[in-house]
Parts: sequence; structure tokens; C-alpha cells
Amino acid sequence: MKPVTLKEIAEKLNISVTTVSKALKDYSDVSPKTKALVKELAATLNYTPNSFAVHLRTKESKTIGLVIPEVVHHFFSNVIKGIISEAEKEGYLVIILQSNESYELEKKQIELLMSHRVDGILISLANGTADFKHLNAVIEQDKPLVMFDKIAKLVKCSKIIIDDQKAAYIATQHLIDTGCKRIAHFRGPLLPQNSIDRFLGYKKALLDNGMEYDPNLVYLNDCDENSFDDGKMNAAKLYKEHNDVDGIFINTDMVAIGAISEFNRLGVKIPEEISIVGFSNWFMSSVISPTITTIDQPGYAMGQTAFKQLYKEIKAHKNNVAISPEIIQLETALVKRESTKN
Amino acid sequence: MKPVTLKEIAEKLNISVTTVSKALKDYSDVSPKTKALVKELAATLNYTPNSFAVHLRTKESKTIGLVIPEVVHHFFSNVIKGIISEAEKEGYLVIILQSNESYELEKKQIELLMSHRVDGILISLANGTADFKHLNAVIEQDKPLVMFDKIAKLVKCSKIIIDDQKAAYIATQHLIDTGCKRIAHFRGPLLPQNSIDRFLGYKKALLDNGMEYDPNLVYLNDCDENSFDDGKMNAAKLYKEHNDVDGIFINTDMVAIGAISEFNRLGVKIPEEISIVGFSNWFMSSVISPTITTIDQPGYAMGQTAFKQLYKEIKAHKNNVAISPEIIQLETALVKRESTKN
DNA sequence: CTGAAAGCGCTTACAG
DNA sequence: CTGAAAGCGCTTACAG
Repeated sequence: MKPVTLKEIAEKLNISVTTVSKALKDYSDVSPKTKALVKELAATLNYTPNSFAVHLRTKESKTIGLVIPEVVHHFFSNVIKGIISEAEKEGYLVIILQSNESYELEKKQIELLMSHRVDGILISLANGTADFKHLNAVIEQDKPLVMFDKIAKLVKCSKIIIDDQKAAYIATQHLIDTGCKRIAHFRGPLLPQNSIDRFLGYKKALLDNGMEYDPNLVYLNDCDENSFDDGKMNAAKLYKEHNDVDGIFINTDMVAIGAISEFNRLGVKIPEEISIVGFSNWFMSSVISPTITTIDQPGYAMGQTAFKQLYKEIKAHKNNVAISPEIIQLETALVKRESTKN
Repeated sequence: MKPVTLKEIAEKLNISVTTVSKALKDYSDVSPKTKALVKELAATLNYTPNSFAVHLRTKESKTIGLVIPEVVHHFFSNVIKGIISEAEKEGYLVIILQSNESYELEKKQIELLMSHRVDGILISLANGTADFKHLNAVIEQDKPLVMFDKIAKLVKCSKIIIDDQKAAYIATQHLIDTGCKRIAHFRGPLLPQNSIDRFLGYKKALLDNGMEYDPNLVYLNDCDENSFDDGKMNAAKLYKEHNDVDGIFINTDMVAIGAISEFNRLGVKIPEEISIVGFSNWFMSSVISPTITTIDQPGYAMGQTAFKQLYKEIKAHKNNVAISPEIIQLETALVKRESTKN
């Protein structure tokens, strides 16, 4: 059974395709009687417009593209959910692509989306991305682009972020306030902006409190991901190298959970011997033992905000209105739990 | 900067659009010289075909739709990842929609996908879905449809599933083999097929081992979701009502984690006083304390298989080859951990 | 109030 | 080897 077309409806009703099209769209210059007739037949025939034809004419696809580093990830699934739900309200569909933290893949997927003529692109950068040509190409083609969470400062587009530096500062300050004297940092991979900012916040908190900043207490990951095993490995290393550390600010909850699991195994008491603050407020951090003090990162809201901003730019673009990039910062909050004192 | 069209290339080269189109697609009846010229210019102009125009002609969108109950879910994110990665290999894009476990939304989203003329649809049913008209409509329109995980036996299409009943049987048998004498079951919501099948496997294992099946030991959820709180509540209830229970087979790891958290709070020792087997092998079940014995459910592989089957049917459909629905069962495995004895 | 016509950007059967 | 023409299914400016 083939989809019904305007032409078929027109033929059955003995009127023109033009009139059918207008009737369906409630143009004011069609008689109520004709409208009723057309709508009724369209309904019984289960007519739905061929979106390709519509898009070819209108130059709108009502589809946006989303490129994220990793789908299987609590924070990003929440972002996805926020985007999808907001997009739905405006009748937009979302094509999701995963970059796997790889620059090459990310680039390829941006190209794919461009050739599919999506109306706009939402992206959170791969950790491996240090070159932004593919993103600047999007902007040059006048295609709305909004970055969120993992952004590049150098790319001229709107960005939805949190204040990573401030949040990291607050996290570190909490360790200091609860009595930690020597505080380490698991900073994750080297490149991404949020790794950098969280590190800077950590460092600033130490210095502002008159504490020594010791580069040896900053642990990097081996690769571009933030995994459970990174947490285990870095915890084991720290335990050997710096037994005097009594607090750690950890880049991501997943890594914090790995670290806790290792400390549990080693018999190191949390928070008595060592306090831990994570980042993200991943659901699991409220359920593991001990529960993890962490920074709540609003994934769902970030997804919603990102779509809204993109939608705004798509509309502006359609109406040929120039619009300047915005930086929107979302609030974070420290969530106190068992992995830090009182 | 507007996207380049075939016409523009043709004009610059003083040849016809037809020839440009053919050259780009390596038709054998175009001279190598022309081909080279065309390809070079296309590359420098950054030409990409307008997908709407292509699709309008070819009736293929190279896009599929995916409807799942919930994006923020370890199992489903793995499925998504499997689907996306497999789709990419064949040049397909994936539009993801979330039904939120609601029949109404699911129906609406199927319609959306149909009107967007996707080449095929992949779906895992909402727990609230008991009427299948919207799915039969897809099949009647001759659009390839593949169901996975949460399926409806009554719908005539291909299905990718695990043997829930067998897996549940093995899970329950493991409780029996490790000495449990009175085994309860948290079965989740009432409707979905996999809830039913897991329950049946549980019951069968009891009866096959000459144990009594006591309906009072089967706990349902309040709503259509499987949440941490369901686990907590049902554990608390079970603790009050049936203090003699020494093993529970729980429908989903998330619920098992809730139950464990409640038992920890109540001071009930796991597995000494009560053994627990979950379902899914959610990453967290290997990290929580105690780690959870569970059934490994291959989400990523399920996603891959689902796409492969859909792709097969899309190709068959394109070539007007009739194809009969297939039921593909994926293997599961019991993963033994600390929440059950030895 | 209705409709003929042009055109969106492609692909492909056909003619030369 | 090249190209004119038709057509995919719509929308919309224009004429009447």
C-alpha cells in the first residue's frame, strides 16, 4: 500500500492539487465547504504529506543532528532526553550520532549531517578534538550550531555550559572546610575544556586558602575516556605514592566510584582517612556505599536549553535575522553525602 | 553560503546536469576526462547532494526510526549504541524517539516517523502498550518493522529477544542450588511480555524442583516503571510480611539495587540471610556492595542484531522480495557475584 | 474562491 | 559519449 498523495485526493474530489494543498493548510482563500471535504477524505485515506517533497520546497527539514561522545553515559543520556523532549514540542526530530571521543569520527558525522540537510546541529565535543575546521565549516555554511558541555572556546557559536571552574572550586573548598589538609585531583584527560577548568578551580581553591599546590598530586588518565578503571588505577597509584593525602577532588563520578572501590579493597576508610568529592551527580553516586558527595550537573536542563537556543537560531536564520552567539551558564550545586566529613 | 547544486557545477563546466550527475556516480557511459573534471570541481566546491531531492526520486531516506521507552537506562543506551554503530556501517541515520512507557506517546511517535518516511522502524514497546493497531498500521503500509526486547507476540513482524523464561529459570535455579528454601520474586509491572516470561521461568523452576509456588511471594510494582524505589519499597514490605524468605529473584538490576540498599539499611545480611539475583547485568551491579549476581542481557548485540534484521528487510522490500518474519533469540548468561552464596 | 504553472534538486529512460 | 525531458510530491506567486 503506497502512501496517498495530494494528486490522488485532488482526483477523487475533482479539484486541483493547489486547492487540496491549501485546504489542508487552512488557507483563508478556500471555501469552508471544500476544506471540510478535503480534510475528511485526507483523514479517511490516512494522508500524510511526503516530507521530502515538503522539505525540498521549503528548505526546512524539521530535523536536527546531535553529535555526542558517548551514548552509554548517565549525563549524556539525560542530555539526549532533554533535547528530544524539547524538540518534540516544536515538531523537530533528532538524529543522534556518536563520536566515540574520536576527532575523525566526529568530523565524518558532522559531514553526514550537513549532507542530510538538517536544520541545525547540536554537539558536545570528543575529548580527542583539538582542530575545529569541521565546526567552522558548519558556521560558514550558515547552519545554526550550538555546543554544550564540552565546548571549544575558539569556535564562534552559542554554548550551553556550566561554570566548571567555579563548581570545582566549591568542591575543593568543601574538602578544605571539612578538614582536609592535603588534597589530590584526578583530572581526567588532558584536552577537554572542562577538564582544564575543573583543574583550574581546584588549583585556585588551594591557593586562595593558602595551601600548597603540588603538581604531583594531579593524576591524569591514560586515555581520552573517564572510566571506572581509571579511578581504580589512580587510587592505587596515589595510595602508594602519597599516603598523606586526605582528600581527592575527582573529575567524574564514574572515576570516583572506581577510586572508592579500590580504597574499599585496600581497607582505606572513607571519609575518615580520605574524603572524596566527585562530579556529575550520576544516579549511582547516591546509591553506592559510601554515597558520594558530588557536584550536580543538570544534564536534562542542559539538553533542553541547548535545543531551545538552537531553535531560536534556526528561526532567526529562516527569517534572515542576524543573531550573535550566546554563552548560557547553567547552575550547579554541591550535593553533600557520606564520602566527605559531616 | 548556499549549498552547491548540480546545476551550478554543470553551468561552470558548460555541460549538462545529466552528465554531471552521472559522472559523480561513476556511470560507465561518461568519459574519464569529463568524470575527472566534474569530480574535481565538485570537491573544490564542497558539493554534497541534496538528500531531499535524492530521496524524493529514489523513495529511500537512508534513515530509520527508533522508538524506545526510556533513553536514560543502561540497557537501552547500549541498544542505541549497537543500533547506531551498525546503521553507520550501511550509511543509515537513526532518529530516536522516547515513548516514556506511554502508549499514547508511542502511537504518536510511530505516526511521526511514518510521515517522515523513514525506511524502517525499530521499536521496544512501552510497558503501557496493550493495543497494537499502530504497529499493525506500519506493517499494512509495507514499512519494515522490527521489535526488540519488549515485544508483542501478536504482531506479525521480526523480533529480537532473549529467552526470558529460560534466563529466569536459570536465575531461580541458581538460588535453589545455593541453598535457598523460600524464594520470592519481584516481577515488575504486570503487562510487558518479559515480565510475564520472567515470572513464568521463576515459577517453573520452583515447581520443577518440587518447591511450593506461593503467589504471596510475588511482588508487583505500583507503576509501569522499574525504579530504585520499587526495590526499596518491595524489600521493606517483604521484610515485614515474609521474614522467612531467604532468596529473591528480581526482575531488573535497578530494582535489585534498591532492594539491597533497603536490606543494608535494615541490617539484613546478603547473602547470608537473603540471597539476591538480578537481571540485566547493568554495569553498576558489578560495583555496588555486595556485587550482584545477575543475568547478562546483551544490549549492544541486541541493537546490532535488530538493525541488521531491519536492514535485511529494507533491502528485501526494495527489491520486492517477500520475506517472512524471524524470531531471533540472543544468548544470556548467569553472572555469579557476591549477592548469592559461594 | 479556484486552478495552471513554475520550480525545489535530483535521477534515469531514452534519443542521438 | 552527451543531453533534453519527464517526473518524484509538494508549495506558492499569480491570474482569473
